[in-house]
Amino acid sequence: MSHNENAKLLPADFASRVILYFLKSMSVSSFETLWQHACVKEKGKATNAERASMLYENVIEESLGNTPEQTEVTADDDSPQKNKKKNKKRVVWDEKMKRKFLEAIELLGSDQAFPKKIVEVMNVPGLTRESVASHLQKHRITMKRAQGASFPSSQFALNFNSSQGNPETNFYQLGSSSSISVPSSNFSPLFHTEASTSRSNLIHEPYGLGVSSPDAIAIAQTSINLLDYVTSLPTSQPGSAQVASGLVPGSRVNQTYGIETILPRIDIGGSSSNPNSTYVGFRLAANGKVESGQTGVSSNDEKKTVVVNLSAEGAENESLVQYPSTSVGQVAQQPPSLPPMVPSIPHDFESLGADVEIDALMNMAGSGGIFWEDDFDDTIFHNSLDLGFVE
DNA sequence: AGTCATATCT
DNA sequence: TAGATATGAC
Repeated sequence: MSHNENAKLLPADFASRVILYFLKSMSVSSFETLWQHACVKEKGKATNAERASMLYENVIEESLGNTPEQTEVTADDDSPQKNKKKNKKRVVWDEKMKRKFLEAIELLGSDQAFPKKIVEVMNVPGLTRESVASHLQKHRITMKRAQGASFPSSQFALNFNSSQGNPETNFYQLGSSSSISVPSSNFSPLFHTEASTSRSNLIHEPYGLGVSSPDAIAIAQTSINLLDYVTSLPTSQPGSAQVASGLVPGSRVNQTYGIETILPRIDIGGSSSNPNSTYVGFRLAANGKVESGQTGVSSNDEKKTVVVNLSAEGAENESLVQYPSTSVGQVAQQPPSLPPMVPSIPHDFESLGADVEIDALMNMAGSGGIFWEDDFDDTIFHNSLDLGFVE
């Protein structure tokens, strides 16, 4: 995946090494192609090479062939300091400001805490009603989430508990970037989330075994069923920064608002420290929606995140879970080691088409929790049909 | 003026 | 890259 839409700037052996190429940012149709790729049936279909070629042509044409209307936006050096008079600075809500804000709300009462009044009570020079309104919006969202979190009422928690055993051990604690604590219990290997060490304020958060970019590329090159590959990975990787995880909700402490909920991500590839890597994946958002997206998209591109219109019934109330904080055994950090590529995995998924995999996804997320919107489902299905991936 | 969705910034 | 903040529509 690259920002570069000019084929001449790509490496000379590009065509011989790359099977799937996506232009950043990723279009919906490209995403659908990628999804199809993951849903390829291994049996009775085109060979890997044929399939790869098919996908390659499909995507490369779209990505390289048509140059989307060139962004002619940027040329605008029109006297930058002319109308700078009002020069509204971005408000930084530091601890002091937050405290004043919270005090104002407390004083006014939550039923009377409107932006205008809050501004008056806070008595901060230059603070605008708009800024307070924006902060109030965020505050309300945060409060709502914290309040909705109650263990173990959520569908996710129930599903997780029943399948994974003792909830007390079913999360990870990240003390610092040098160590990750993992429970010894088994986790569902259906999806693996990507480990991240960038959040220092974590209490516990579900972590998982990510598929690195090289692996993602390798997967594309061999046309291995992505789901098969992922399910073949070991469920834990002591010694690397990656540990296995299923769909495990967790939470962390936010300095201002207390506990906030973290839901797992289903990532494929990617590392912010590796400029050549990218991330394509799914994220189970706190609102219950499943989003797909990618990293590293420049601000001028069509948009950073492709949101797949999945939804969850009762997501507002059901998707938030709070787990008690518990420490579990530690695993020493060692140099990361990539999981082995498994060229052929005997697995039930070989008999599955896209529809069934979607069912599997639904089951993982909690019975009846997540479903595809019909139009997206249809789109995938028909595209898959056209390409001969499903019957 | 308040709220909301979303754009934009960090 | 996800969180913080700004913006504009209703």
